[in-house]
Amino acid sequence: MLESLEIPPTAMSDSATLSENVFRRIQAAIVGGEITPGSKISEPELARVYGISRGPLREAIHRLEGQRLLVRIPHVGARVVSLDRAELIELYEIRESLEGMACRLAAERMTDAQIDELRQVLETHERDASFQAGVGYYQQEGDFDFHYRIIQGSGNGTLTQMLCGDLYQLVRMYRIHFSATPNRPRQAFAEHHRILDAIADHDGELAELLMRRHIGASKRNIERHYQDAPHNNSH
Amino acid sequence: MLESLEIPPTAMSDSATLSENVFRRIQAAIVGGEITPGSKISEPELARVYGISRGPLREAIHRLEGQRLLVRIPHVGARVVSLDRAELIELYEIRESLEGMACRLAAERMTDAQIDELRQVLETHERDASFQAGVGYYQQEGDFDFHYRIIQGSGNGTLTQMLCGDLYQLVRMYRIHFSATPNRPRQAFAEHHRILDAIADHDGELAELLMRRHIGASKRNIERHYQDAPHNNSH
DNA sequence: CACCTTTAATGTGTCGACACATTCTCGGGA
DNA sequence: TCCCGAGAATGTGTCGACACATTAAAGGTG
Repeated sequence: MLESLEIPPTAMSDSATLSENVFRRIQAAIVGGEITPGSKISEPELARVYGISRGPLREAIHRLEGQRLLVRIPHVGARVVSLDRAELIELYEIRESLEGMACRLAAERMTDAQIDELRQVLETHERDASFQAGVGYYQQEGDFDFHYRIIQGSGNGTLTQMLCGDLYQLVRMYRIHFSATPNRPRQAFAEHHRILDAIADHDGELAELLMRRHIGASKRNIERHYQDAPHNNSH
Repeated sequence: MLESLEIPPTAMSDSATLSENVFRRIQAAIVGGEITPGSKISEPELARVYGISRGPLREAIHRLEGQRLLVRIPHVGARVVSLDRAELIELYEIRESLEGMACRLAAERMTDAQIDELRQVLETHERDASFQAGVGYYQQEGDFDFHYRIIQGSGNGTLTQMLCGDLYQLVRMYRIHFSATPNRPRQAFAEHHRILDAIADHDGELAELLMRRHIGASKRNIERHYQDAPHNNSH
């Protein structure tokens, strides 16, 4: 599936340690779908592909396991995660609770400058997506992601670490896999706008309610997706 | 601080891999306070103390970092976590949200048999603590912990993994550190009983509310503790 | 022909050693 | 005396190799 990408000699995200680099590259490969969910990971093969030893690769694998992108079994090996319907729903219920709380805190604490930036993020998305006519929205990463910004605006560092550091990539992975869901983006836009308004009014209670509904709607969208096309849980 | 515990040759928690063993032992040492919060971790020293190579030790350290019991800085090393007041409050706010949700789910889903077991846990605690006259409650671990059981009763595997797998030990560590707080245990008992009743009635809404209040009360207790004895954040 | 046993192949777990970065220590200068 | 820089010491990052467990393949048996 992969073959000798060795070192993209230019513009490789230099971060001092090999472990960190491989970690990011494998993470991107999983989230981007280049490695099939459920497929097994071979340490010697990956070490060869990325041109490094098994030591740092192992650390990267462990960090990926911590982010729930890999599932490891002792003496057997690691597989790329493949959430079934129930697990995905669980994940969204947790997001409902946690991001709802984050949104409340953000509404109470975000400065006007931060809110302006958040509005810009939303407008940028709107312009892009209007070009793409509704499909493929939502691929943004990090600072360009609406949810990401709100979480950071909560001011709760521990929460930010959990949502933006650990679970974020997993959520993003399934966002990308389900990106072909039609119609939903337009509705999501409207919901995002209402959330933004509530934050701008510093109305924490409303902001939390709207965020919970927003994620709940996404959850129902996932459920619909699964009952239309039955699950392909390879193993 | 530590010296040549080598191998407690009998009754050592055999779990196939060295990495797993060292992981648990260091975890217990941190949670139990045998290693001072904020102190630096030396890989060669720990490797010598536990009689293993740096390889598996390194994996254990990474897993501990994932559990937020260690904080690592590249090229510098790892330190035992030392939460300041603000971070502890953040942690309790997250617990409010997540365990509140878990408690609602548990009330909706737990079977009568599970509820009976939960009641037994509570009664066991009550008997023990009545002997100890209110101090040192709360040291129970795993299945013997009231909160732990409720989380598992939620039926949400992902949530259980997050709360019981990752954050649990961190919470337990500070429970133990603050175990000398007087009077609180008795109040906690009463709150636990009310939560149990709500679960027994399968009243999810009430159960969530009570759990949130319960954790909120613990949070205020922590705040009081900090303003009485100002923080000892070494480094 | 199917199933179990044995054997080979692959892969994970662990180790010891070396290169480089960081930190500590010591000596010189203002 | 205090600050700064050079060198030593410690520690982390990385590597290659070996032992053992697991898995796959081959062969024998009912």
